[in-house]
Amino acid sequence: MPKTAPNMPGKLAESAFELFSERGFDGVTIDDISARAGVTKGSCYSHYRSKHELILAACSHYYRTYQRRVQSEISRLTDPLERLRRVLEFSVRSCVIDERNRVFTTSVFALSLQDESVRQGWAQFYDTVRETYIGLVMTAEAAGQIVVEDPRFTVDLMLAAIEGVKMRAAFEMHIASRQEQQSIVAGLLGILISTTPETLCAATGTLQSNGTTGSRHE
Amino acid sequence: MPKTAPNMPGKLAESAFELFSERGFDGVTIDDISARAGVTKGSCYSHYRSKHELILAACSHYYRTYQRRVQSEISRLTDPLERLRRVLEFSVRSCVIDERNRVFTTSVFALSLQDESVRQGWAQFYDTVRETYIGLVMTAEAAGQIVVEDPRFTVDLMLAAIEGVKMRAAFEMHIASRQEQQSIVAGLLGILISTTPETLCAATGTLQSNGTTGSRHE
DNA sequence: ACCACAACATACTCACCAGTATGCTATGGG
DNA sequence: CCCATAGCATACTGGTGAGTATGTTGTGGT
Repeated sequence: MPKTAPNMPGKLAESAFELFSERGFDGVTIDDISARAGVTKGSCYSHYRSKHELILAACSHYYRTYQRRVQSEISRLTDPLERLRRVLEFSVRSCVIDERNRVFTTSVFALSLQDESVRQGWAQFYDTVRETYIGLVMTAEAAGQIVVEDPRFTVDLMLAAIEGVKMRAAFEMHIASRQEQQSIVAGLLGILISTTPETLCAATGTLQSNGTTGSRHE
Repeated sequence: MPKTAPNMPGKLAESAFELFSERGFDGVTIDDISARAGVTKGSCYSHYRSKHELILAACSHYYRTYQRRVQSEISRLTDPLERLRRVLEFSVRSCVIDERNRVFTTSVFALSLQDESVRQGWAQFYDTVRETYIGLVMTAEAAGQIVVEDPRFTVDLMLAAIEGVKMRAAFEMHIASRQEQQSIVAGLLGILISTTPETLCAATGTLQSNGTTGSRHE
């Protein structure tokens, strides 16, 4: 079936991803994407019926690539805590260093607030990432290396922090220093190890003399 | 000087903000904004020279409003830790409940990756927020209510987590429950109180037998 | 009272770009 | 060897929306 170049759909998806990662969805035209893939608009439309389909394809490309990279990052490690740490380091590194990653994920996020199909794809991806982390944490716990009282809650909080670090990195370049990255990884591990809702509610509960929640007005 | 309606620039900025908060920057036209403000495109251009200027005005509107709300939230409180907690609650609440806030900030963030002036405005705003938090934390610490070893680092990490919580909230509605919100606030406080880079480097350093940083290849 | 001008409206231009219509080409099956 | 068709190119349409040109009105200053 391939007449000249093989796997043109994949090539188009990759080109789309690369361009979206530079200028966002609205800053890239079908002509741009087609040109980068070495074809023209007409043939692009013989593979994808709309720009929207191309966006979804670019997202899938990103999700696949990300998970592949994470796996290859830890495939040779066996020590559970080492694996966890390595994944954290990878996340921080890719968040902090790779500006394109930032542009792409931000665009996806912005679009997912408007587009249901994009939202679903991202939600599923995020879920996979979360489960990966939970698995790593629980393995490390089973090995007696760390103590985490509520893995799901704690991992969620840590994932939120990672997401936020990505935001900050766009505005504060100094984060890119190797030392700073290590501090961040250490901080993230600290969230995992020492934070649980129960202990904290207990620890800070002395303050809230009036009931469990502190909001009085509004 | 006002011929018919007073403070039309402000009204336009507010209209712009409201519409941007629903459909993002690209989903809103100058006609839309003008119509909501009760005028037409022509007169809009006699106040703002371009859509870009309107975007900046909408951002300023948001920054101003946000800070005003935070201040009014704690103006009647004197206990330092109570003030800190209240601000955290407000942040989580506005992140989690207010979808528009999410759409707007996400749009701003996406744009700031492309546009220098938008980026600068956001960076300045974020800086103000950070300083506010650092002030709250240090006051609480001076009062002997909490112990935070490295306020700047810790506040940064917690702010990152807040930003990330906003992301998650878009995909997981269950966060909106009052109880979940309290847990998140507790978790954020936990980040402040128990996380410092030094202690954590020390606590987890036993792992890294080879040097201070754990990355071997790459 | 009247003039100057700011605030507003109307009606355009122009560029951009998603999507389409149509035509060309080369490959693989018969 | 030939022809059907997938893969590709070219050239178009149509809608949209930012920005502009120009006309109208009401108000404040004198």
